[in-house]
Amino acid sequence: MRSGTPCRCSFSDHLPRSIMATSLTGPVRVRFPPSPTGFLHVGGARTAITNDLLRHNLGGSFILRIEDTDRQRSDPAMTAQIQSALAWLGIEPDEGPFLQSARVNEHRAAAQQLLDEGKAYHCFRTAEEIDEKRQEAHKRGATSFYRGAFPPPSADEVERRVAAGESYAVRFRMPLGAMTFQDLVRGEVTFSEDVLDDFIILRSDGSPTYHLSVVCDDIHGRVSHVIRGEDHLSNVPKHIGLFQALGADVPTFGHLPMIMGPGRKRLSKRTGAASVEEFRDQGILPQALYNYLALLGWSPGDDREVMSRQEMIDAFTVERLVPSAAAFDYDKLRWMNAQYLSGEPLAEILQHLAPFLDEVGLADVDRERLGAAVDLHRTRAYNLKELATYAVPYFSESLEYDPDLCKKFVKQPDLPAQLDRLIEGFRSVDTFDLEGVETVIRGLATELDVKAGVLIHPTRMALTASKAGPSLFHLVAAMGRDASLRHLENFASYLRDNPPSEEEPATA
RNA sequence: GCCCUCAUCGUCUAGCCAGGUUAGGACACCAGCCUUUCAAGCUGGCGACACGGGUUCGAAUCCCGUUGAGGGUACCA
Repeated sequence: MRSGTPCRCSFSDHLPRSIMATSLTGPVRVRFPPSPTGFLHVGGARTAITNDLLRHNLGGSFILRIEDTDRQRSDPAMTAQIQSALAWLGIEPDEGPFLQSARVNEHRAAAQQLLDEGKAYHCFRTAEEIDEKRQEAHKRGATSFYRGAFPPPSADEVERRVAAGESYAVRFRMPLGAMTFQDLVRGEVTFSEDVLDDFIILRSDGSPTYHLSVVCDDIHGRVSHVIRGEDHLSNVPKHIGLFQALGADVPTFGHLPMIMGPGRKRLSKRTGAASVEEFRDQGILPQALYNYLALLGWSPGDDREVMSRQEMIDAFTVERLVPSAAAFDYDKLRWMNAQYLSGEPLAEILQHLAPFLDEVGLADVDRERLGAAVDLHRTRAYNLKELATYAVPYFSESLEYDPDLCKKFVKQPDLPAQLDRLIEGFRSVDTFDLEGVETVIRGLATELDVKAGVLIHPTRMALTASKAGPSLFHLVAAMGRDASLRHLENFASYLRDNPPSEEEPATA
């Protein structure tokens, strides 16, 4: 399918109106309109990513619009929050952010225009009488009811009641006939006439409703593609009605499935993390999150999974968008993050690692040694938080040894003396590099007539307070002579302070 | 209730539109290799066409139905 641009729609009142992309001219313009009511949710992020991919693949513009018409729930601080989340993901809007609230006058004017043209009418009905009819309709199994139950007031009545100061809402006169349109991810979708109804576009307090505002702003922004969540699918007839009534081209629609949590539950903080910010704070790389989210509901068609931004852009097509809802898989994101952690340029990793180094007190340490340490540990870290902690022993004065992990070393009475010999060796070796270090350790092992492992394992424990980690020779070389000696000495005295006890009681 | 949408391994997906595959890949899980440990990496294993009808020589693929799931049904967005 071609990804078209705005389309002119034609319809008759009797036949189903078929809304198709008929005009492929005009620039591609997409938009992302979050509400500033909270952090950027992964569902929103996926929508933004899909729009981002589409605009770059087709060469168009990305408009950021803040849907802040719900004053109660909107918080200006969240706008900045969302912007920074998008920037972190590497999504740069070409235009905006525009505040929807800035254009309420235009929205009202549009409502007035529709009123003047007879495409909308005054609604004086009370919530109670509308509710009553709604219940009735519900019982009958009907969805729409308003249009049938309440004929629009006459011009005289309107004049009289408005003059009397009665408040009213403005209701859009939904065109008759079924509504059929082409959705980029779902194909042809039809809503029959009897589920379509007249709806409010201006509240009795004069504020525009969501439907009016989006359509006005999409027209104003000359939006060509409306790519959004499936929760908006059933709004399409309303929006198409409005686009047409306002004399505008109808954009091409595409509705992305919702993202589910593990176990098909709703995705929430409880199930792990739900906002971009949370993932960032957990030490997920933006490249990894972008890549993972892009693949949640889209695939390039071949077996590629770890893809650069450019590769994704080049491979992107709307026809490969998946129509079924996906469950978020934290394990796979974790794996993806590990892929980026070991694959990205070291400088890139270091840059994103900075805030996490800060947290563990390594804000201003020697860059070179830090780089060596990070490079050595990156293949075994799943997130930046973890990676930062791996760097700690390289700079700390002393380490805390877990008695549980050290049990087996404590049981070796010769060990402290052996470590002393190793310390000597490290002290006197000319070049403290990979080769020099290995020579010392292996040489000493031969001298002592023990396997190299007898020295290697306690040394790893001494230097990192951990029983597992990178190749020891690399570890020692990266850590450098000073820190290595310091930890070795500390560990030797730790062992001497905790001599092997005579058969400890079984209960501890 | 009514409307819309969706349905392949536990999860993400390829294959479907243009019926014929040992139904492919990835995560997770298991085993082996590698190895000074742990990862990584490599090799292998496990594991799916929701169900029922039709059409057809032949159906994951086309049609109908059922079931299940998600969304909507506002003077919320």
